[in-house]
Amino acid sequence: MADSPSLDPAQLGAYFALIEVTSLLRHAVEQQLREAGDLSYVQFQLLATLGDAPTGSRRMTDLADGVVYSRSALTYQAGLLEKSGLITRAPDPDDERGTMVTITDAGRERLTQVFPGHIEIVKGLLFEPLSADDVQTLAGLLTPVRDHMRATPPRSAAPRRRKRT
Amino acid sequence: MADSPSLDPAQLGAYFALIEVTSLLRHAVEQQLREAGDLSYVQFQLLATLGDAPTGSRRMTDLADGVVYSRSALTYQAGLLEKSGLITRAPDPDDERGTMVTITDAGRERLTQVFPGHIEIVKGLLFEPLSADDVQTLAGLLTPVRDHMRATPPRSAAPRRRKRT
DNA sequence: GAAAGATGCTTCGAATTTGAAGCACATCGA
DNA sequence: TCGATGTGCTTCAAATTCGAAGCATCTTTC
Repeated sequence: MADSPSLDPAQLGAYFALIEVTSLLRHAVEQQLREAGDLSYVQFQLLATLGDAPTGSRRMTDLADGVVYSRSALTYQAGLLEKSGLITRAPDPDDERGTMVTITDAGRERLTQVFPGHIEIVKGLLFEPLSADDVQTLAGLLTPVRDHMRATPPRSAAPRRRKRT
Repeated sequence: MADSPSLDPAQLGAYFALIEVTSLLRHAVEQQLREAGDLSYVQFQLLATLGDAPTGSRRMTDLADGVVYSRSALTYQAGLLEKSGLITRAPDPDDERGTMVTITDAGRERLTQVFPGHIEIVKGLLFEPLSADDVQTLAGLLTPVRDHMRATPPRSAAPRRRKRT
């Protein structure tokens, strides 16, 4: 039977605060990135992900998964970034189907150009009201959640839907 | 001035986890809402916000701010929701410029229709790895951040582009 | 080793989002 | 009261997003 599930007040508060905080933070960051380096948030995420990779390269799919993005949107953005000279695309030697995306020097430059302001925003908005301990705690809480979400059937597991009889 | 700011590892971890958790959660919820009630996340947020209001009504701008949305996008979505009969729009008696948006019975019905599944997802993904205490802690950390962000120069410090002299 | 099925990416069309510009009403100051 | 400016919402064109369909390349399976 439908046992009408619910969230207790603390859960509701946490959930709403989470959504709201992220939305507000994202808007602020988006604006900063646009002004400081003419980048959208997604573009920044892509560059940052690439810059973080040891080789500076990733496959398209890995990028999309990392950023939680549709593949077609990624193709579009990769096209823009390539046209801007911030990344390059080349077929993956190991798998001719795949495309290896690599950040260019210009891409890294853009990152360093935008980073200080970015961090400024994150610090000023997100971390301002939090102590060092708070931050530790927050990370300690969210990391397991992240891992849990990553482990749980991503989004290809909706086939268990059965029609009601 | 340029003190080359940076984030310590814990801050970085918290920041990334926050972004990632929210993205993943949002994707999952989005899918559920679409299946259960043919609603986008934004539409759900709008309905939920209205349903939460004592009178079931809000002004457009308040809605946009609550959901962190551009006004034009809100106009578009309100148009869709109105056409679906989930809300109504009427001029604000107190301020003829303003538009009062009100949730309809059908809108409330739709909410109750999607709510159980929504909560199910949030519980299963977000709260599964968290104890009751954890949730309390999380809410206790995020709420001040939310308030801080709301207090800090809103999202558009330049609501109306004013000519520089 | 070839057909059948997966997988990785792009292309395509439709829906959505956005900022700028526009319109209507409100408010302020002389 | 009038004119100048501010505010609330909508309209508009352009950019971005997504899912479905299409291609090319692997991987099974017999």
